[in-house]
Amino acid sequence: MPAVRRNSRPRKQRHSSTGYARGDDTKNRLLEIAIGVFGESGYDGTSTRLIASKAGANTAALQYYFDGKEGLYLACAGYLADRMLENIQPLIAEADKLLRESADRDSMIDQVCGILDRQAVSMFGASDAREWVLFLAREQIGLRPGPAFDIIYERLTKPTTATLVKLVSRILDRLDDDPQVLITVLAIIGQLMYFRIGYQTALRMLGWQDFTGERLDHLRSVLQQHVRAMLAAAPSSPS
Amino acid sequence: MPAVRRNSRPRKQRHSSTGYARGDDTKNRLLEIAIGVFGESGYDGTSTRLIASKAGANTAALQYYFDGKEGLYLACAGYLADRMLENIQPLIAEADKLLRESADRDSMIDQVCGILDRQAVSMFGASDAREWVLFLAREQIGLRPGPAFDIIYERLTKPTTATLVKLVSRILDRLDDDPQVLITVLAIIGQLMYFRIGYQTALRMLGWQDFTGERLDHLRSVLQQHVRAMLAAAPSSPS
DNA sequence: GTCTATAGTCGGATAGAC
DNA sequence: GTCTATCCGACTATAGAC
Repeated sequence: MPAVRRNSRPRKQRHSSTGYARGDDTKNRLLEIAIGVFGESGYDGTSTRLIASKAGANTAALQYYFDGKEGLYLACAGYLADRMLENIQPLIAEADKLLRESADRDSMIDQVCGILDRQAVSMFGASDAREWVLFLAREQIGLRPGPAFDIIYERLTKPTTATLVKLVSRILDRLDDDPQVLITVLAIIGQLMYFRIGYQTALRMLGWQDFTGERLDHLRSVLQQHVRAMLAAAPSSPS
Repeated sequence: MPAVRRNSRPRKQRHSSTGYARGDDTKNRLLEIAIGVFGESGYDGTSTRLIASKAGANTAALQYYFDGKEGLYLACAGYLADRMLENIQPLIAEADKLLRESADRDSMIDQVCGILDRQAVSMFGASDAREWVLFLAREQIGLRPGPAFDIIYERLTKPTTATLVKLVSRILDRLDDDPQVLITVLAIIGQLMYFRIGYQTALRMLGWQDFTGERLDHLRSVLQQHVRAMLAAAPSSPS
């Protein structure tokens, strides 16, 4: 602990005369900071004291707004799911349009690549999204589902993958619930996710410092090639 | 906690008259149980009390053998890395033989598939390996490397992937250190790893209860198709 | 080498002033 | 709504008997 850091809490006035929106302000700040800390250190590795101090609040506030650590964690899951869904909503809508119009195979393949690519960019590009994906990953990793997992699955994973599944089932000319289709979708997602989950491994193998600029572009292009290769597979065994 | 479980600690005699191997016995039991618990709950979520009691020992023993929780964790990483390396050693050796003999493209592709498939089987099949992979995943997920990560990377990841990289670089007819090659190797690994890391997500999407029997076979076959598709890609841009 | 008992620390939650 | 002060439980690590 180098510096003393007294009274340095982020200022948070901005209410003209009524106590306007002071509460929501701290509440959201708490939420966003909590996602970052939980993502970085996991549920057990995170202390409510740290979250509170980073947000310029105290642990009592956390209790007041979220009814404790567990409640805060669940609120984080919901907030994160909604925000991430908003982020890809445009692409989902576009894909659904293609599906309604019975577009050709190639545009559907392009669309799958587009969705993946958008995810890649926001995973490595945006400042927040880095820890957000870690939060997701940590929640999925558990052997048993847990309440936060359910929230994320229902509000984010299910709607997102549903569209991907429909696209891929058309592309491979198979039924929606064919395991081949589902496994392919999971593999496409996993291929990308691993670069975030195995972040250190990937960087060390590649001898890179981070995934930015040209290096990110390179990654994106290779992953796209893979997706196209996977989806080009001739539907040999109709199962 | 249903039953009382007094004096039920796993018996561990077996020393004829000298105090032969009593210590090593508890030490190894501690180690193996610790990997499971750490894998399941993560470092922070794990209490040394639980490990000790599961191993039929006490926290003092843990201090004695491993110099505390941190030491135990590092010992787990080393143990796990060595054991997993032993497990794939035969396939690595076989691959190196192919490389020395400058085998044809198809056999090298088969070999990559073989290595992946072996990993898939041991990840989902064997009793231990389930939590072992979680241990690996949790260690990789961190934003900063940590000492256990280094151990795993040097003793397991590096030797394993080195062979895969050589195979893939030959298959794609590129240099060893071409990012395209490395990214492809990581994607191949990631594709599989995600089914363990996103275990719950995968099961729920597929509507499965577990990955066993026919379902595992199906998964293996689809993943193999993907690898073949990825590697079949014509080396268009020689970069 | 193995155990029990305990010291010392930290984190989550609560009470109650403002 | 926001804060300080405090309680209490859980955890790691240690001391010392056997």
